[in-house]
Amino acid sequence: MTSELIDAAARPRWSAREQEFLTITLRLLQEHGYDRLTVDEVAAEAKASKATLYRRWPSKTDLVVAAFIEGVRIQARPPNTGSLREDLLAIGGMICATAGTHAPTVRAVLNEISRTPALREAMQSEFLDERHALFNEVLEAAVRRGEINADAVNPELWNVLPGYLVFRFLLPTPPPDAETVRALVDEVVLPSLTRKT
Amino acid sequence: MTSELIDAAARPRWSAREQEFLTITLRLLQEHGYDRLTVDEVAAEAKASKATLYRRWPSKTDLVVAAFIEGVRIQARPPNTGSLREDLLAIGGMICATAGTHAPTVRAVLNEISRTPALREAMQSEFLDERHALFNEVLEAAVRRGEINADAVNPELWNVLPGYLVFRFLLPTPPPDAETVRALVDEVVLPSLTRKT
Amino acid sequence: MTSELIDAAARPRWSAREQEFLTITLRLLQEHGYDRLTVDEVAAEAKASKATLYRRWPSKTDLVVAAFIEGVRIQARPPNTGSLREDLLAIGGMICATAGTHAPTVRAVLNEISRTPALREAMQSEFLDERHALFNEVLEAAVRRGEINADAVNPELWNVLPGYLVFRFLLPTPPPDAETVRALVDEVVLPSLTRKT
Amino acid sequence: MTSELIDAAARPRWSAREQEFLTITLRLLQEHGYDRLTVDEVAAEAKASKATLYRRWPSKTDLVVAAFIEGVRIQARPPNTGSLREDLLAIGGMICATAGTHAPTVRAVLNEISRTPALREAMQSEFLDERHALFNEVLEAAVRRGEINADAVNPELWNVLPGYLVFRFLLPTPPPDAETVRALVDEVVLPSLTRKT
DNA sequence: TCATAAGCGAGACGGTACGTCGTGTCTTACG
DNA sequence: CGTAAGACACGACGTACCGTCTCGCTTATGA
Repeated sequence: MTSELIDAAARPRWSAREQEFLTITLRLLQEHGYDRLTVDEVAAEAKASKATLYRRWPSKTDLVVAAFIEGVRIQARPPNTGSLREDLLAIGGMICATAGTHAPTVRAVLNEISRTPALREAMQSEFLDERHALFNEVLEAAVRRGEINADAVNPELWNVLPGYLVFRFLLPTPPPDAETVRALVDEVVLPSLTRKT
Repeated sequence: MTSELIDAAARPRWSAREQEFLTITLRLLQEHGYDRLTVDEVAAEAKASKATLYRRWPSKTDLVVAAFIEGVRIQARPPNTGSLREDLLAIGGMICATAGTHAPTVRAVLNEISRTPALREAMQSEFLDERHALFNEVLEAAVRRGEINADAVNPELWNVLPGYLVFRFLLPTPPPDAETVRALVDEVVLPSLTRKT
Repeated sequence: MTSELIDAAARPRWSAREQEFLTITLRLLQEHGYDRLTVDEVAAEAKASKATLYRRWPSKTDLVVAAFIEGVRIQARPPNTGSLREDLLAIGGMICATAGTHAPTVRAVLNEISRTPALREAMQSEFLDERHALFNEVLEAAVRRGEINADAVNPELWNVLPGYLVFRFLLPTPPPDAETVRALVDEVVLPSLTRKT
Repeated sequence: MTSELIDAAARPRWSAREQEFLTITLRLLQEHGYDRLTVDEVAAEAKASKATLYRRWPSKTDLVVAAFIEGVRIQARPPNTGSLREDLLAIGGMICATAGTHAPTVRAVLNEISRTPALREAMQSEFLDERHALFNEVLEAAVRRGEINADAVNPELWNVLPGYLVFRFLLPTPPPDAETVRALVDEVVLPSLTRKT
């Protein structure tokens, strides 16, 4: 599974020109949000034709989703600090670092996701599965180290940590910070994982 | 605080006609999603003029947000079952019941929220604050009953339960069900609230 | 026929308040033209309700036509200078004096006239007939004085003088002036009326 | 001058597609009048987008004026029958033939003309100047043939014939017919042109 | 002197057209 | 042959205006 991740990350999914399109898309997305982003603007900034963009991504939505997935792909590395608490804090910090800039993108992608099942699957396979695998690694390592009990890990709840953090980023309230992450790890996630079943 | 909530809920924020607009908007939103919803369609279904809608809500976005806020307002009642666990399960069930139908709306509203601060504030004061108050009541009652310790409640993390559930509804994965709620309450929230500090 | 004219002019067709509406309408018409004139603006300037206007004139067009007819009514007096040439020059001067300010109104009224037959009849009976009568008087007086021959007057062509002048006012070319009127009378109308048949 | 006219007429001012737009506009204009004509309808009949129309003519008014100018352009050919009387009768007949169908258009165009100077100039250069040139040719030919005296032609009054006829078409009275034209030529225009100065 | 009605201001309303803008398709010309 | 440039059909947005309507307030009359 690890090798797949590496492969997936290493494989040149997009050419340099395509990367440029996605980068511009991502930037404009963060600046204007989904609705205010226009394909014409992306094309103009890239000095490309709209047809060139549509040849690769059949709709604005596809373009945006691809840009999002590309934008968050890089961070998907297991921290492997040797301690569950440190691993969780590292993951939380990583999420905070990226979700802050990508919040408009995430909002847009979530909004578009309700439309086409294809997009749902793309999101599932290209983003969530990777995250799930990353988390599994961290938790399995903790089990191997004896820090937690294997049956304390509920597969339905693996994403409480990232889920809550992302939720917080989507809200209009002040975004979570390092202290939020610490509290979440120490007062929620670890108590849950180390509870007596 | 309870009286404020009741007042806020009882106060006729919108006239009957306006309520009708919001109801139609909400229904069409659930049916088509944000982008496929057209103001013309809302007007036609309400046998109203577009100008009438735009007089109240200066843009499609404002209309949708108002519809959302109105649509979720009703559920904001503390369950008060006498047991913290039951209260939390009730709240979780409530969220599952409403978030399922409102998921497209929530996605749309979140997406639009990144645009204008005014919208942010509306979301904050008209939606989140009410939820916070509701949660506070439940937790304070539990403290009074001695079920939990007052300092186990971290004010930054009060919304882990609703936050995670909503997050799950936004995802393309299968939505949370009663078992998810139970697991979340028993294996995450309660261990956190009853942990030894 | 003369008495009818006098009666028509003397009869208080409109109350003082209604006159005020018509005056404002006429002014705004000259300022903005027909399309840019809004009933709301007339109502606002008159500090009246739109309903009050619509109670009297069932449509914007009726209001405008009434204003126009009222605006040009006053000038409909035979000059009676004792000389055909002087009479014609007087009429021409009169037309120049009024058509200049009323050009936008005339344009508007003509445009609207193609729509409803009712308006056509109003224009015919309330405006053209009066002008025709005025002209007849002048020409008959000239016949009586022996200046022209009765059969030189073609009833189809009685309005060449006003017609050409009005036409000129409708055009974007510089409007006719006193010299134009003189040339028209001396070089066209009089040669026609005094030609050998 | 003749060559200029021919050039102007031959020059493809509008593409075939644009001509189609103008033709449809002209037809709908004659059917419904200016106000009842909608840009949407023109676009629908032409299976075109509104944006396509607005790209060429920035407003409904511009579209209508262009359609009018195009619609009357074709007829601007000197008759050249060899006799002044026949030439005038031919021109008069031409005007009657076209002004009848174009009356609503002319009314609309005149009405809109009072708005923007640009429109005024377009009307002047693209329509009136051509007519003036045509008339000059006819009259100069008559002078060359010795039918009339050069100084009997007042340049201010060149358009009495078309002006009066158009005026008559604008009125709600029955439109001029062949007999009207004959009377106008024989009893007004020719007496004026052949008078002793 | 008070009440009941008629008229008016203010302005919301349904409807409809305008003019703008964005998406996704398509054509043209260039390298 | 792929691409930049951009025209195009479609359709929604948000605005403006017309003509209708309702709501209060005022005024003018009847008890």
